[in-house]
Amino acid sequence: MSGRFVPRSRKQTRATVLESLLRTKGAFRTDLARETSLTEASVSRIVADLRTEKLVEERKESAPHAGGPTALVTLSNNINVLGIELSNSRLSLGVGNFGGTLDYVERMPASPNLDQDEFERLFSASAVALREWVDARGIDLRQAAMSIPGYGREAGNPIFPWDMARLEGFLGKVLPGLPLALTNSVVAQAAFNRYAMPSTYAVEGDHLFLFVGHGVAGVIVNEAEPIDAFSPFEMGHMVIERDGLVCRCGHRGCVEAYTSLRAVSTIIGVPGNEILARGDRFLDALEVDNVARDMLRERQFLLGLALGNALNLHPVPAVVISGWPSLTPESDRSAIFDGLNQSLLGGYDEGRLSLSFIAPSIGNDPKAALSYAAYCFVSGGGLEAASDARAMEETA
Amino acid sequence: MSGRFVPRSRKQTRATVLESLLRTKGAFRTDLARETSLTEASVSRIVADLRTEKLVEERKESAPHAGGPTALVTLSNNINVLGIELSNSRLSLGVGNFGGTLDYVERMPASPNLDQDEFERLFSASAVALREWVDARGIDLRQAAMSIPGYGREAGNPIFPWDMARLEGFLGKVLPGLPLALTNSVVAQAAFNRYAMPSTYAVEGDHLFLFVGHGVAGVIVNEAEPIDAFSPFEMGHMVIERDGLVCRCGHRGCVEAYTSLRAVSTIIGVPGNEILARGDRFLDALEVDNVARDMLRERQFLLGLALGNALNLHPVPAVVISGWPSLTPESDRSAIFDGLNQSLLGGYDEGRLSLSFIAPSIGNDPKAALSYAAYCFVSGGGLEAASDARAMEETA
DNA sequence: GCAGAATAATTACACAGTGTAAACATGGCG
DNA sequence: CGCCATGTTTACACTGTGTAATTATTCTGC
Repeated sequence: MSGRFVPRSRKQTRATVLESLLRTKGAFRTDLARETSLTEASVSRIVADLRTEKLVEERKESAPHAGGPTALVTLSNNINVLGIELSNSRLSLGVGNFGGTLDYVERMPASPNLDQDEFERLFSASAVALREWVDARGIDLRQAAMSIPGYGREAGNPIFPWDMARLEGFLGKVLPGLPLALTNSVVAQAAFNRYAMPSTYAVEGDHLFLFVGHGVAGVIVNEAEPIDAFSPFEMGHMVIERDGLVCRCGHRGCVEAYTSLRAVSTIIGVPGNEILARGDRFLDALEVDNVARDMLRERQFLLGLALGNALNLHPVPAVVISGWPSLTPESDRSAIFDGLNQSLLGGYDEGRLSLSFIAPSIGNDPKAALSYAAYCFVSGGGLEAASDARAMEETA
Repeated sequence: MSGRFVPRSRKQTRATVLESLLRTKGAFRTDLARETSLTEASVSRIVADLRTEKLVEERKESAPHAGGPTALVTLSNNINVLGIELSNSRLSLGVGNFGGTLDYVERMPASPNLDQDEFERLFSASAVALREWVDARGIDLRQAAMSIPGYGREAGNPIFPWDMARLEGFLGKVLPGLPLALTNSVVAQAAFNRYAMPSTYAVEGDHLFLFVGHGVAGVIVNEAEPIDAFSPFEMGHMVIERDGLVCRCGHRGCVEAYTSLRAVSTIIGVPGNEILARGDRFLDALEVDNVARDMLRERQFLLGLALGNALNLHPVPAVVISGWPSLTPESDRSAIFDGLNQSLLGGYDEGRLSLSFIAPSIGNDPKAALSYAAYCFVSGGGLEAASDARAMEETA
């Protein structure tokens, strides 16, 4: 009841408020105060600050009942961010604002083995065009983010074995003065689902977002800590079958060797990117034989087994799976639950673990990187790089 | 350089300072300021506060050079905490202070199947004796902690399937007004090694403390965040062999089924508690045959495999293993590294992962629970329960 | 012994960010 | 048109911080 003084830094409170706005696409002050655990007085001050900086806007909107809130606070659509997305088939970049629009986009085909020299050549040309577009409209880019499959491993990236220091240096030179964040594609996917597709993504609270694509990786999305909300979760290289199938990582029996898009495409004889492109009911349309179908069930069983193992180590009340398993018929998908039942302590129990499936989003690159860029901007409190750098020094 | 205002709550700063003192067994103010990232001014104020509350003491101790520090700050030995430790073979309780002494101890044999009724009977009697002892000396207990094997799982404790709410209620009644913390035995072990045995425990920075006993479980010890430093890490029920050995959890192929003390004792035909009691070179003394020895190597291989899997999910730069593998000859122990090599991404690399072994501590119960109680007291900032409760309300 | 050097420890001060409570604003309803 | 219910802002007191000046302590060299 007492509610005494609990200090937080200016950057942190601003970040909390902005993240809430990004997630909810606008909120009344009262709701903001509740979501951020601040008093209305504090929200008032922060919103006033943000408004003078033109980071947020207020739109008149009155509630149906007497004395309701008067103005809806939303993020300003004048803030623009840049997203760069690298995938196995193409490189794309785009500019967008917090409204979720993609105002500028360029997509270039790229090989899965795109090397760093080639990337720099490709991107340099694009950057010139981008700069022109931006300058012509007087747009002020505030944050850039690039998502890369396999990014973030200590041991180096097995998919794109690039030199990250060189990449940062290069982008820093080509995009001078623009704060840059690199991240794993899965993290960007999670950000996209959280911020750009809140409707299809009904999960509340802490959960694991697991993406089964070329790799098998996930993110722990921590709703309780609205900022620093994404921590990576590498599941693809858990060995579940000793002396099993060879994986591209060099080991044998990894989850990825069994359940990646590549493994599945071998089973059904369809190129990986086509599976996702066909979307819903990709199995039905294919008339796969029963042998292949049984194998797919088996693979999903293994996925469930590995997921159970992972959840034993890191318990989470909900899991959202995106990727090809979301496209299989529910009767086949049940193999995942069978697998869970053989590893998850106490077995699978609807009350303790909510498991849901969302269709993998395809062809909307670079919206994921864009969402992540928005998150990065917001989690920095929307402060200028200069004051941000000072903040870094403080903690050092 | 600038070092601006970075607010923290009073409780948190106090906790940071106290934890540092608990870990270092006393420090000069200058060192304290460095360790806690506070200015000497702040340390001065906090230490002054703590001293008036008689939580810390200062002992004159001059440095060898001119103008050195004058007084060593240590935790007051007047603060007493209570530790209760339940193991497979006995129930023990003891009172100690921050000096690491165990001033009162009672140990009762208990079966691995000790049920909650019996526990309450046993403990009620002990509590009376304890209360007398405490009252006779005018000792003011500040915190109690009880460690229980298998504690902390959502799905319930498979080893001691007690009702935790009932346990808390019972202890709250028997030990009125005494803050109580329940925890897993492994967490207590980690606290013991961190606070009571800093000499044998040369690991710096974040690491995983893995205990291989009746269960296989660990704790992530986070040195960077001095408070809230222990987060549980359940590895024992990772399924590494489909349709493998039956585990007491009901599943098949769990790590625990292969590498627990129970599994090992079956292999070599010696009761589990005796293995640890024999200590060093338990294999040599036993003259186990080559078949058994190979099996033990195999089991350690599996442990390494599982550990690699776990580290892929949750990378940590160092691992400390305590338990029977610490007692095997180094040539056999190398199987752990072989296992790691088959699962850890990038393989085992001395530069990226430091793996060390410490002997399992045996027969010093309830010192582990005592260490954990000290940690709990300290991480609450040494504040009275009343103000602590208020702090809880704030965050709620 | 005693001045001086070197460092530690304390204190005065300004500042930032908070919550409380009071004042002010807004819109629906009788 | 005034009342009421609620949202929003503002005045104020408070806490914990860092900076910088001040005071304390101990060793060194003579």
